[in-house]
Amino acid sequence: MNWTDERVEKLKRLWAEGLSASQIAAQLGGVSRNAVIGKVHRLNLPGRAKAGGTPAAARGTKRVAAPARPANYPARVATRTVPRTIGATALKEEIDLDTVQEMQYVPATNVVVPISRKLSLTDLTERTCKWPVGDPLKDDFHFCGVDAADASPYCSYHAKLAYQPVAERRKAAAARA
DNA sequence: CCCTGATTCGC
DNA sequence: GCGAATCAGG
Repeated sequence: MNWTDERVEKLKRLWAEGLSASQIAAQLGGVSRNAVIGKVHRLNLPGRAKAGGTPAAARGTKRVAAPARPANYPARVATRTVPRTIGATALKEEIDLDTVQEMQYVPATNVVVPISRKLSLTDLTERTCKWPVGDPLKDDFHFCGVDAADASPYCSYHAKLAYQPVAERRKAAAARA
């Protein structure tokens, strides 16, 4: 990947916003966090006050773990978790995601997604739908982001796609065997 | 072990 | 200029 003016601008903006190098790398795509850090140096951008510390921008907002990847989705390029998850909340999220993994996942390819707030990974919160949209390797990849009900990791629309009735799954399994 | 940025150095 | 390897730290 090459550092086009556009990508450099995005890098500058995200770095100024306080995103970590790995998060920026994930959003730019096709580069490692090392590449980002290296570029930051070469651009003589101001470094972080102290290494290893939490960036100011990330400290204020509650963030959640990234959703488990559906079986037919390619692996994400870089990081799959976001820092600053609050203790009890993090545990709750993990339980929810485990449940999701046991369910049969319906690919979103042949489905029309009605609305989307087009959130990137770092914009996800506890109450946003974490249904992935598009190819994680491409630039326009995002998450649904519509308000999710209660403890669900998905909005009501995507929850219906994610969770299939047990009877349905039994039928599918039987047909396969 | 997860993560963070910083630096070095072969390419 | 680029970025992987490495370092130093939380």
